[in-house]
Amino acid sequence: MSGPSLELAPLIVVLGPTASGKSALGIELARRFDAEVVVCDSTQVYRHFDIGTAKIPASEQHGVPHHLTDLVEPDEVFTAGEYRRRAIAVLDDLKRRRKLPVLTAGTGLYLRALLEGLADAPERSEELRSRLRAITERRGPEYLHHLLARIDPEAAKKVAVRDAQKVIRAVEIRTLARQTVGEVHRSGREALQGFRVTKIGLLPNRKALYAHIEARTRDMVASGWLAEVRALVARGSSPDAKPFQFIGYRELKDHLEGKISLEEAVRSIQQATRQFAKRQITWFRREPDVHWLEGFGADAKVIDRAVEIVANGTR
RNA sequence: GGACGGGUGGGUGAGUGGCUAAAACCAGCAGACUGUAAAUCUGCCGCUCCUUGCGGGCUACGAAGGUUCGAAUCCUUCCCCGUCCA
Repeated sequence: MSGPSLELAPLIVVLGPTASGKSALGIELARRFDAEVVVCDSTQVYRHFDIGTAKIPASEQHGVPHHLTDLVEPDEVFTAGEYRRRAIAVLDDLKRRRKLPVLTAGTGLYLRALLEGLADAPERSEELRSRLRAITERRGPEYLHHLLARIDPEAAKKVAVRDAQKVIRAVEIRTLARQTVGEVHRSGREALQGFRVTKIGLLPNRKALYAHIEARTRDMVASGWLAEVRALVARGSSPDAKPFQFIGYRELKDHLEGKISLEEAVRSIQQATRQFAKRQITWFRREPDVHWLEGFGADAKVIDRAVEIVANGTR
């Protein structure tokens, strides 16, 4: 097997916290380099959840194709592994068509799953999980952690006792794989093949970012977010479907149910978004080989600098 | 004017004589995170000093006095706030 597909193709990654201007920069770069945007965002994969997930409407895409949004219905469960598979397919297609991919990444786990791969661990098993969740509810998270300590002490040491979500996943891996989590992880992960990655990180000044988050939240509400949520509820998707837990959707749903005022909802959305941005920053700080740019993706200076970096990366 | 109830750290709010720099929760800050990740979890969170120790000093529970070996907790006066009666 040989051929052009084995050559390394450039891949541009634009990463950063929410509201840092990844989409704007992505589109700008795509226009200048004849590229297409590949979204790496765990919320934009859900159809019908548009305004609050900050999807770029077609009218603002400037003709740049956007991939990996609107993949599943609200009731479906989507995972990092699924993202990885779909992203690889899209990237291979772009490579074949000799288009430059510009990946706009807000979900650190999905980005890492794509670039570094995931261990060959078992996928979620809803039956096992519901049993484990029942145990946790009945006997407390400590109980399941004790169980994990017995069947996989190494994994137990790495997971906080009260982190039920991660304890459940560890037990799930250990049970289904019939190996310890450590063994599964040490068996290696398959990194993305065939691309030369250039990463650009957006890191606006914290205060400015927070101010932008607050303004953007108000804009989203002003442009019909509440009506979108009302329509989603009316369409009858299960109210505990995953996307209703996304920041904003849960608060606006509470408001529609009369639990909180719109003003309270907006304030708590802004707060949750700031906290989320901080977590993203913490995650991305550990991302290797990032060209960090201090500012928003829409800033002219940032764009100029990014263009230089991309030009170097695609040379 | 009278009768009660209450004033606690950025917020809510426990605490009725020592175990209290003061529970818990929130906010804030920092961090972790290989299949729910916009999720989940962890640490710190009055000021200050150093030989970083279950270390020392200082300040702190509306204000000022007092009782006590010891007070956020008891007493007195005063100042606020809420409810009710006039």
